[in-house]
Amino acid sequence: MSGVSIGEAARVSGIKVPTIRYYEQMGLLPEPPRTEGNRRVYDESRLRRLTFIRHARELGFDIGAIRTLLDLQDNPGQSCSPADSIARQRLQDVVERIERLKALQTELERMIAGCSHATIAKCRVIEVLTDHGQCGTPTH
Amino acid sequence: MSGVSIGEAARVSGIKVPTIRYYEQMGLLPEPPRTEGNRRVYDESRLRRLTFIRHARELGFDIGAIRTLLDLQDNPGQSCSPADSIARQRLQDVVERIERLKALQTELERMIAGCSHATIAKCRVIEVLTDHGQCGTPTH
DNA sequence: GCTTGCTCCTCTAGCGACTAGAGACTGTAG
DNA sequence: CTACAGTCTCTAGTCGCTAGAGGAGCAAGC
Repeated sequence: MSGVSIGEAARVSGIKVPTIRYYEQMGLLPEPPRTEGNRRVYDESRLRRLTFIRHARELGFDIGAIRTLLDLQDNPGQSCSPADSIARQRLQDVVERIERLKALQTELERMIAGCSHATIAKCRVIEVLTDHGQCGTPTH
Repeated sequence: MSGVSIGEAARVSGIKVPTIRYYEQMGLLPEPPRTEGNRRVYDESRLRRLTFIRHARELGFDIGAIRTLLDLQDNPGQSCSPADSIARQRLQDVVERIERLKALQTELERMIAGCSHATIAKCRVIEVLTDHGQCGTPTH
């Protein structure tokens, strides 16, 4: 019966030890068996599940979405359209975020470019924040 | 002596009432005077400060950064280089975030495009999450 | 004067996804 | 045998709010 400790699982999966315990608590990972000394033992399937979770987190899926995706994975006969729709929602969110961040980038660049590096009294950064009418995107 | 209620201040500044109280608690806003009935009264300078805070938050500056920016604003004789550097840091952060989100976008699009809308057993979304070797950016 | 209904007050607790730390135990290498 | 790394559980903290409880102030209508 092979199986590894939580520390080894952390190394393999790239998820920190306390975070693994946290995922267990959140119900993403079934409670693993323990050694006589009460230590968690992770088998291959658990390690795969951990890796799945890490990838999903890296793609920005939240715990709820991951729970659903894992449930789907556990029942492979079902239609994949829920998984598809979760991924699409996530994509839309990412696209929107990029849009917003690009607008911020533009505004920050304008702010910084206008700064003459003198005193605060003349600082463009402070000025723009004080009087937003001076900013490039008056929509917000 | 003109001055407005917290509700009016919220309307004018675009910051919600509890959030204004929260900012006061966090030390971004000096404690305003009160009416006999113990209600906060906001004058012009406080309203301007609130607007400053809102703009800064919209640009993604965190509370600590805003505290510094406000301190600088309160002492306009100083060099503006700390303000400049806060803004530059923020810009760098935004640029990095955009980069990461774009990579996510690409990967999510690939995932979704590959999905044949059949069952989970054949779902590309689940597959990619399970076996990350299939993903386009093997760097993470 | 009295009621209705809105705004305001303080205080505490919750969100999400961890992270940090305390204090105790286990397991292993020298 | 001792040192020390790893693990255990539990609680509390992070950030920037947000929600709710339970109470008080205040203006308008009757």
